[in-house]
Amino acid sequence: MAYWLFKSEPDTWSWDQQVAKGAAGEEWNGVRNYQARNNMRAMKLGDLGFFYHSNQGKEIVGIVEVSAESHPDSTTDDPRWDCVDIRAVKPLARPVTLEQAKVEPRLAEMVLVNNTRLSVQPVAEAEWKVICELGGL
DNA sequence: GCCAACGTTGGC
DNA sequence: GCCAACGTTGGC
Repeated sequence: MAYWLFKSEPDTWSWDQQVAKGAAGEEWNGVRNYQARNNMRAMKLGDLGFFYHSNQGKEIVGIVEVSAESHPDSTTDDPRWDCVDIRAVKPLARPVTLEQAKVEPRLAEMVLVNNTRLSVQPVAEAEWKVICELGGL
């Protein structure tokens, strides 16, 4: 079991929209970055991830689950780009902000804090537990 | 709205 | 294969 973090601008694709897709989930498409794509290719069915709102909110708002492993991105014919499907699992009781993550010593190595531009990131198990704790789960 | 960080593209 | 130019992301 691995842990991940998916970043999205709420104006483009929000947590509420993700929740509305229900158990079927939705393609996490539109990623045009090799590192992010490689992370998605490494994902297994049932892996969990955080859903992060960039720009507006700048906070982790919920937990998602990989509902389909890597497959071609339906929004392009370019064979380079693959994506996974994810479905909403549950919201955090309290969203965890980027600011909180930055001041938490146990999250000092987190990709979210150190490489803000990567849109699909791996999350270490220890980091996962800290965020869940801060999020009131 | 600005700008820093980063990734990609394309000329040489 | 290097590197400058450019585009995009995302925090502030």
